[in-house]
Amino acid sequence: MSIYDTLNERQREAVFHTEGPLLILAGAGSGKTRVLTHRIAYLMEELGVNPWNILAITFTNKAAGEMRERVDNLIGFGSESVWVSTFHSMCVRILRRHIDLLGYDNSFTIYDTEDQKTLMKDVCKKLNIDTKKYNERSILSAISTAKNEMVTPSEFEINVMGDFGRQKIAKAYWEYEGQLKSNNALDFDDLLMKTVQLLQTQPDVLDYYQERFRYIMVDEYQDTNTVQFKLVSLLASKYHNLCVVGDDDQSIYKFRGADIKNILSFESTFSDAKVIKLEQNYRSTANILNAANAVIRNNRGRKDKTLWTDQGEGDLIRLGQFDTAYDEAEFVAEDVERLAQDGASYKDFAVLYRTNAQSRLFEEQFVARSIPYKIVGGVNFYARREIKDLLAYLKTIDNGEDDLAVRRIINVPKRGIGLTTIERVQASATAREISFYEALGGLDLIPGIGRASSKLDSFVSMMEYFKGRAEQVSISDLMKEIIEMTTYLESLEAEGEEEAKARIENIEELQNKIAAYEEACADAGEPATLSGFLEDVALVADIDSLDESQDYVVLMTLHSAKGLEFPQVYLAGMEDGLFPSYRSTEEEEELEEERRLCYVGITRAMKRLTLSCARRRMVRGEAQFNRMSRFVQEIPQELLETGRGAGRWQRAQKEQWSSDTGGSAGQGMGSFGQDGGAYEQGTGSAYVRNQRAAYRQAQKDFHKKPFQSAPLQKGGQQLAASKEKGLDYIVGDRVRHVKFGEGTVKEIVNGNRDYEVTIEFDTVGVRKMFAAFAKLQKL
DNA sequence: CCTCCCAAGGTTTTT
DNA sequence: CCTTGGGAGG
Repeated sequence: MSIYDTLNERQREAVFHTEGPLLILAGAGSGKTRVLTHRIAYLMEELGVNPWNILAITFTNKAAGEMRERVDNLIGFGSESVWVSTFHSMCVRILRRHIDLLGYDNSFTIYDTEDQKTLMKDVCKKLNIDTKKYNERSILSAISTAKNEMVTPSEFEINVMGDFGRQKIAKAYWEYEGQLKSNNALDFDDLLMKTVQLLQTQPDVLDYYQERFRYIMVDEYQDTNTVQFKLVSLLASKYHNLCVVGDDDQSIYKFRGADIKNILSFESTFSDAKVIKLEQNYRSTANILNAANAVIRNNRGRKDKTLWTDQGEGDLIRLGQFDTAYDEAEFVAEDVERLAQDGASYKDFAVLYRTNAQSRLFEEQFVARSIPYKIVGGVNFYARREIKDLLAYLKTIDNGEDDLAVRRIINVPKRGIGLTTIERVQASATAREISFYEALGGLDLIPGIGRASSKLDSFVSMMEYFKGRAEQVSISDLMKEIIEMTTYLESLEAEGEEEAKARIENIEELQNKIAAYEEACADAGEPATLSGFLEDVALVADIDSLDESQDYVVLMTLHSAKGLEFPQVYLAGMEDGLFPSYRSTEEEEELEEERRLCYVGITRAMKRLTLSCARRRMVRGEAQFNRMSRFVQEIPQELLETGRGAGRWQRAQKEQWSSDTGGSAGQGMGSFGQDGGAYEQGTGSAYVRNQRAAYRQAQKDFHKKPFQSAPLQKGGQQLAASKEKGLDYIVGDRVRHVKFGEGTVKEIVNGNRDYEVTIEFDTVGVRKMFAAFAKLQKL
């Protein structure tokens, strides 16, 4: 019995069709990952293809890792030599080798969204662009669109002749590109565009990669954009062994430039393409699948296909309309709690929503009930201030031309270097066409720098020291030295205890991540480099942090949920205006994208699906009254269960037209059978208000905790405990410090927030530190 | 040069 | 509602 016997006939056909272009139209849950992994296995094991001649492009790093693992499980060898990666990381790998051919330095840095914004601000300032009229965000998004279409600044300029507003954007695009280049930096879109430019202009490089990637597979093909399409086409144009897998019904990234035409016209683009449809769903019950089919059927212009399953009907889909979003969250949390008590695992549950902002209410409820949970997305770990600060040190060490990074840290922690000084240095650097950091080397050339020069000097010599160290020690050790020499932790103290504590834990987490990176490199037998770590960091997706082995409820946006599955799924906020978003109800095309998103959401569910919505919801501080999502009404009634009896749905439908319940607390439909009445508490009662205040407080405390939702923690309670503990050592005692070793306590000053302790260490001499940070151990 | 306070604006979705 | 940025005062 071979590994291919477990596949169905269609799947097997897809696996065995290895030569020439192949389009696999794979419906949700139809086993496309199985097909891809088996296909890789088949190529290697049966056809003797070298693993390094295979390229598989996935949507996230997480998917890439999983794919590798599954290939290894199938054939037990060689998967590490297969290139499995995302578009972006593949491009970085190529560019690191060859970008010098385009006039960049190979140690370029990657700018994230925040960096882009900072840069664009400078650009607008320089060009006197009124950001009230053209804000940075919209300029950047225009540039991003251009880059996704591979439109260069000069082409852009030509295209917008006669349009005053867009001419401004063209100017900004020019300047922005120039600054990126002089900072030796690339933004996300550049990674793709520059790679294509490289392949288009360097025939030998193109040929090298064409030879290298004889078999190319692209997952989630429906979400590729023009530049990605171009990239794949270039690579595949020699051997034509291009296999793309996708589902036009799951195309949800139009806003990011994804072009659904890439999949719809695959057959005409690649004339000898074979098309295989996978329509048998192995994931969901028939009821769930039928609901999904019913919804997506309302879209026009899709490839015709209908998912089917041989599983039973399963449970009905539950639908609940609540008075407020608060009640909705409460219901979901209680439902999870109850099912968990009945023996379900937390990791069986996912709460999906349209916008990240909706996560808060759920978080409050989960915290209050001590239900372990994990929020995917929202504020990225690497976007946190303390993390960006420390990374900016690494970036500066790695690439001195990155002015943004240098300017970020030159006065962090505070060194008394002010804005005026920074601007003077910048002006001098710009005038002399050198980098900011370079300008710091010739301070006597800068007029008016005066007293600041000694401070600048010591900053430079510190950075030079770090650069030297970077050659000698590991990244972990370098990071440790940076934190110590800059006294970064101590400087956080100024912000208040809880805040600082959370930040310090984040920093510890960063150090863990560095260690993990080094370990991964060691395992792979590659050197751990600063650039390598920084690019890993730049290219992580929120979803990459999801760990299926951990037992927590997962909360995330519908977008993040793509590709995942859960036994129990809650689709929250099923309200017109929220989902579909009010911004997309005007145009049919946009509405269809929202509908696809809904389809993605429904098809995440394996066993049971719960839809919920609220009549009233606070959005940006004001109450919004929404009726039930039109998508809900596209689901046949007989598939739905709405609390008490079938007639209930109609009532819900009626109610939605006159649903300004205001504070009068008409009761929600929040109960499904068994424990009816549990949610009928009026929303206006003092009890509920107090509860709400308590949750809010708990949530606030919680946010002072580290970046992650820290799944197994029990809410905010234990947070306040650590204050005012006092010290267990006195002047004259011998103590031990993690880093500095043993020493004698010389002085303890009782500051208003913390004790400031002076210690004479045996090896490193006298140091002052805050007790809470130093974690000194009495000997 | 730094810190504190108030006003304004922002939320779709993300590599 | 919550965050960010600008301006005034120390």
